[in-house]
Amino acid sequence: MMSIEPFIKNVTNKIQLSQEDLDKLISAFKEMKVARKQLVIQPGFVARNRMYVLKGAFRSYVIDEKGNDCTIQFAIEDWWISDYNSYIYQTPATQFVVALEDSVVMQINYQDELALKASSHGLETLFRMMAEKSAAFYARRIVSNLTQNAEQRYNEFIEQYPQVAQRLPQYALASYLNMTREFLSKIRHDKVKKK
Amino acid sequence: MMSIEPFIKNVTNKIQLSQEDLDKLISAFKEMKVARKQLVIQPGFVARNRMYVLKGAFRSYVIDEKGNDCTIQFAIEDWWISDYNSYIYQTPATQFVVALEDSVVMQINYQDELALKASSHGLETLFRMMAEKSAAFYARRIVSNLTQNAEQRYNEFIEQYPQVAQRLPQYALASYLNMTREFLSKIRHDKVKKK
DNA sequence: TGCTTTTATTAAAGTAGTTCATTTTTGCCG
DNA sequence: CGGCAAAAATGAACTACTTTAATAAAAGCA
Repeated sequence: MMSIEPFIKNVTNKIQLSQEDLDKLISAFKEMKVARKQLVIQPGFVARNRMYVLKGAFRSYVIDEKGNDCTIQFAIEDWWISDYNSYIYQTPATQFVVALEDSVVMQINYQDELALKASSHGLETLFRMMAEKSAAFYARRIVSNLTQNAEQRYNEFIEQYPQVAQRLPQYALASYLNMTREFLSKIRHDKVKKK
Repeated sequence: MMSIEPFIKNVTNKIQLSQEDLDKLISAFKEMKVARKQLVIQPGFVARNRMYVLKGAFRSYVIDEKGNDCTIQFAIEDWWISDYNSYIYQTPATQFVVALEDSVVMQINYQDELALKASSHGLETLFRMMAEKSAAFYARRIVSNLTQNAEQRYNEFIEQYPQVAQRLPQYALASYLNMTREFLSKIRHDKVKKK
């Protein structure tokens, strides 16, 4: 068993829960090991779980009609991941979620989450804050995509998430930033030359 | 005064509130008229309010460093609008929100919303569901931007929001779809010819 | 440790979408 | 209703990014 301290910090940084609520929350989450390359969510199957990453790294992506691999999201330690639409609305997933490394997650299933939210105002608040944070994060990404070119998006990512960037295959970062792996390679090459 | 029936429906379709909660909610919102071209949120000022559109149409946008006008969101009747990051975190806005037509909104300010959420589990649930819906909506837009080309994004919008598309200036729709007004014009031209 | 597969680099040719400049159409306000 | 400013259309030149293809480097695993 891993230490779940980071998980508790993640929660208590958002809101101060009663001991009872915290205990309920913790016991609703199950620890799970995930091997590298293992899928935890697949298109066509409802995303039953929301996952908190204790250790490792994940990537969610879709395959578009031309067969391109498009990265939706990354998650390393202390991040949350699922297929948002599939989980929230309990509809078939459209995304893959795959482990990039051997990982350990804490996961909760939708029914248990519903019960937690219904049972306690404080836990409802916690999930409200998590949803707001997700929405705000996605909104910033949309603005970034509308206002910046490929090189600027790359620079922004490197600056904001240097530790994430280092652990990712470059093709995954390229597809997250909405460009080809070849073009990202060129951007990096040009950047070295400028120095 | 306009009928606030649509507002009540919007809320009660999400969750069944007690009469007391519903009354509290309604009295926290203020009706406001907004003239065409009037700004309700501006960069540099904290977005104090979250708005529900009773009548009219709004657009939120930013100006990027090249001076391009980039549309973040539209809102017509029965939609919500604000600068999401600015409102949720009460930080200076980066977006403009402007009325495209003479409009009427119901607005709540951040402090009152906080008080509502704190005072009632049911109201907390309501705002949690709104945040989840926003996040899910943004997530779909990100996927759409990653996986579709300009023409596909246009077709998708027309299909999903035909009534919205008709009320918007075309340059605003173009900038929402991440393309130039000229290119949108070409797409529409080509589409007519195909028939 | 070496072999195989995956990932990254490079460069040339191609294209989706932009830019710029002009003309036409629309719709708002007096 | 008529005049004017804003919006839409058009087309030609341009460019940011993609595609294709071939090579090099790195990483996983037997």
